[in-house]
Amino acid sequence: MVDRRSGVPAFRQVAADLRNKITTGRLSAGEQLPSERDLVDQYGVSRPTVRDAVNVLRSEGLVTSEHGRGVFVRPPANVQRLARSRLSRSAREENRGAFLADAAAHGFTPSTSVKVSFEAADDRVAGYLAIETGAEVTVRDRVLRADGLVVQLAVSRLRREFTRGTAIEQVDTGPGGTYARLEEAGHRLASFTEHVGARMPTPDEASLLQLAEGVPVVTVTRVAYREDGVPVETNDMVLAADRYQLSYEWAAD
Amino acid sequence: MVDRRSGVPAFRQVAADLRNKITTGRLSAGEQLPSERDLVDQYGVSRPTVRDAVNVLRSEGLVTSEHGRGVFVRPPANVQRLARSRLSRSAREENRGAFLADAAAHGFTPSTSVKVSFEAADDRVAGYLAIETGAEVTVRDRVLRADGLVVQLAVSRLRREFTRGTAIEQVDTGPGGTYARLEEAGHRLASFTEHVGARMPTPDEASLLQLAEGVPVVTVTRVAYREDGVPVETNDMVLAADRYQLSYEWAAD
DNA sequence: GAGTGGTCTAGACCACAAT
DNA sequence: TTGTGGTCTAGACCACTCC
Repeated sequence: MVDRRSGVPAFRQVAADLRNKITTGRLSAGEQLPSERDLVDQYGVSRPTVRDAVNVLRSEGLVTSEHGRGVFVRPPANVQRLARSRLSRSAREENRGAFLADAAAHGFTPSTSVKVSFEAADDRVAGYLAIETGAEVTVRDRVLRADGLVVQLAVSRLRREFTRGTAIEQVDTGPGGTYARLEEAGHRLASFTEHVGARMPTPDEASLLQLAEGVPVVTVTRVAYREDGVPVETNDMVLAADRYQLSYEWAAD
Repeated sequence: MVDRRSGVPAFRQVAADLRNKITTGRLSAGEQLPSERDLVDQYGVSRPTVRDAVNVLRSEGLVTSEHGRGVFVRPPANVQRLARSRLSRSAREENRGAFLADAAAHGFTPSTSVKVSFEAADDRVAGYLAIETGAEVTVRDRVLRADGLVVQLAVSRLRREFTRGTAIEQVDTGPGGTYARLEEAGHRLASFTEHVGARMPTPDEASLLQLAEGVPVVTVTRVAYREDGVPVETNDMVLAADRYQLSYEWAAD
């Protein structure tokens, strides 16, 4: 039962009580919550109020509801670690990129769809690539799948002048991928920078990545630099935050 | 007006239409949406339905509502970059840690609250510190503020045997902070690893960090290693995803 | 005081899952 | 067929902001 004099909205009281039961384990992972009609009786509120409470928990990522079945406590995410700062030349030369290496290591079947196009750089891209806004860039838009499930979206952009006449402008870049073709063209890569953030997904991303409610995406913008410091590629990646963690390591000195 | 035969729920149609107006700029950043009663008339649906639509946009982080004023398009986040992989010894020796360096660089007034305690390591912490579950660890629980506003939560854990008799067990660790005291005690730091993820905040985190609806937190778990590979500290940090981006850089070889 | 969002009710009907 | 969540309505009253 809710306390009507406390000033705290009824749906928040219900949400807090259910959240408490989840975090203390009185409702354990995978377990079904009482039905909405039961909660109506238990707390003495109307069904819309119960639904508001459950919505709070859904957008916190604590529960998922399944139409016709019930509302369930979300099991803790099964998080996979991606070692990022090991994107070294030797590792790159052995395969077509980090994704295929992961596939080999974790035993899933990788597949990708690629769209290649050309566009004018907007301010953000121009800033990363140190070119003028409006300059032509080659865009490789990739959807990465593991065992058929979409696990990552990646949009790579390069100065058009660096890709003309190379396989980078083809759907299949060949062994070693984009970076190998860049180095063959004389753009020896010297360093990488990654900018990591997070936000809620767009509806498109949510459906592509099959995200549950209350699951953010991790965004990674990688920039690859040549030895003379000229940026040659920027890659915007989007990953499901409940499936991936990114790991970086470096020396103390 | 919504299409009642399309099969798409009315509140999703309204949400999609408003989202469209926002992303195409017909409703620009900071601009006020029509009032809920106006939207009721425009779309021919009831107010609860309009509210459901607005709720969708709120949990996507696209709009914020202000009681008594209206619903507004959220301006693009003002994202600050934190250079992570530059946590080198020389940088550390010049100040009390990365946070104070940022304060100096960006001109805000830093302040922190610290609680020191001791606890038994759970499985996760024991794994990071390579100790047995239940072993005693020193816990430094910090709230970091910039100009009085909470910007980061950080919980640092160290094997108790490494902190006994040092200022690490005091609220004020002195110049150079925890890492300086560790090195004085003979634990020369050799490398760092950071594991980066994201999730929706707990209600506590949301109120401490003053997060708007639909804003995730970025979680960073840093582990500091000694030259012999023994982990000496693990630090769990929580940051507002709409205010911070983490930057890592490394050489290609 | 007028307009805004915030909360809440008591229903109704639909869509889906399991039996 | 029964029970579940999903959608939707027509209202009511409250709390806050601004004039």
